[in-house]
Amino acid sequence: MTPGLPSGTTDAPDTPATQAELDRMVQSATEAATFLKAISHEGRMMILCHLTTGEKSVTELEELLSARQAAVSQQLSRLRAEGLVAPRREGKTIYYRLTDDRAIRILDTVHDLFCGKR
Amino acid sequence: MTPGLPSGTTDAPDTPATQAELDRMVQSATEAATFLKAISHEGRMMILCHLTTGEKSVTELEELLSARQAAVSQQLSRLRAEGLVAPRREGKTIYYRLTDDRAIRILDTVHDLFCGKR
DNA sequence: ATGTCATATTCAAACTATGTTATATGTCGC
DNA sequence: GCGACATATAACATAGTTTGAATATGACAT
Repeated sequence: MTPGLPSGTTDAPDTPATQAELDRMVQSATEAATFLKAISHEGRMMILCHLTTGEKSVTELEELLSARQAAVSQQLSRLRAEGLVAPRREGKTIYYRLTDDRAIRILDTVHDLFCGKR
Repeated sequence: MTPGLPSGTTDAPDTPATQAELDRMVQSATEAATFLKAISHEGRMMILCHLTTGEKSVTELEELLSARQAAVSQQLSRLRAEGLVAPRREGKTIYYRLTDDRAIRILDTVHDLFCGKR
């Protein structure tokens, strides 16, 4: 077992890590992980992808994903909660759009990595 | 309007989706989601981040994460299973390194998004 | 062989996420 | 108001993930 945190940690080749830096890192890692979790789901990923080409109504998404109403609605609700999408009402139907630039950036990278391959 | 997207079937505003395309999309989304899930965890994210600056032994990682041996080892085992890292034995100690370019790319983007902010 | 260090694995408990069904809300037209 | 439609939420069961404790393995020195 590691005896607490011996300040005498003789650092290795490239371990610039001061405790303060490590703390900030944990912070960022937690944030990033939470964020990525929101995206790491087949259905939500598909929704986000479809939204990159413009607003879609819930019904449209249901069809695009071949998923049930409640499921899609819940997925949207999660994405909304994380601030990744926002709704706009127009009569009975509700249109969703992407609202987070970070999501767009990641999606872009992901698209590059998993959809352009070959 | 209709934000640029290649193929244009002559139907609705932006529903380029043929069934075949949707199928490929589900495929990619599933792959990508699986991949991202492996990364979407505070501990694993930290490990990957630390590895971007070079190989680290398990013990080093334990210290860097202030986490227990078994926990770190399990996180590594998950990352190994997904092919994101690989071990190299040197006597009693085992050094891990990043092995997946896609992971590196995503990490890079994530770093940009969550660690550069001010 | 034995002891010890570094790491991995197993297993069960605790927790988290998901889909489903049923029900609720909000909007429209009559 | 009522009925129909679009969407949201609740409640639940199921499935999957994470953790801790204990135990196992592998390498090295004696």
